[in-house]
Amino acid sequence: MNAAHKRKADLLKAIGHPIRFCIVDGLLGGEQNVATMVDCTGVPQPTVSQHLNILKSAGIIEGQRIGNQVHYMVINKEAKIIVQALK
Amino acid sequence: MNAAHKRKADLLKAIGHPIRFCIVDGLLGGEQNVATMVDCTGVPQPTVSQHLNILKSAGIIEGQRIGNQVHYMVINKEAKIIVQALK
DNA sequence: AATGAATATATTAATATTAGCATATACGGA
DNA sequence: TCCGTATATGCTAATATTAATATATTCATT
Repeated sequence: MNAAHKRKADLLKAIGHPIRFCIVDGLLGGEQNVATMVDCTGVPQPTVSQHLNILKSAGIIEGQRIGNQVHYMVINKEAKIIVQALK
Repeated sequence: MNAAHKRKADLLKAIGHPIRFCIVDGLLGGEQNVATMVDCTGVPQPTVSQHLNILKSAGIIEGQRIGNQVHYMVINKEAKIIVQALK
């Protein structure tokens, strides 16, 4: 089983969930903090946090703490391309 | 939960598996029949068939029987774009 | 130091995905 | 019609994902 295929499939899999797609899409649209994502996704905050973790582990996003909040951003170029291709 | 997000996420999820990514990638590269996919993926034929079914249900591929064989092709434009974006 | 807001972690039950095997079906040729 | 090749389907056990709840942490303000 091709390792490159696994890598790419894992990337798609990470974004391939409604909540996570919504998060990445929102981040590309300028949203930043978790509270906004909770509103936008309609799921409880800990659930959002879990999905943020999955995206972080996949190397798709990164968070920067600014005071009380954490500002997330998409750091993966391929992820950006994929989400934007689905506009 | 946004229905458009769910639709797009489902598409990504369908391709977001090593075997299925390999299949779609191979189809875009000119491969067609199941036997080739069995070789390329290294998994047993029934397993390939199951994944073909998942891709078919997701509206990504379509198969045409030609005599003894079935020729598959990618019929989803977004799927093409996504896989090609990951070249 | 106490409080409140923002976010993260742990745990767990429910559910979904996956892989493989056995078997079935479809078709072409003898 | 029987056989072999190509592909599909049914079933099941193992594993992974998901969502929710309870709780913990981090930081700013007072």
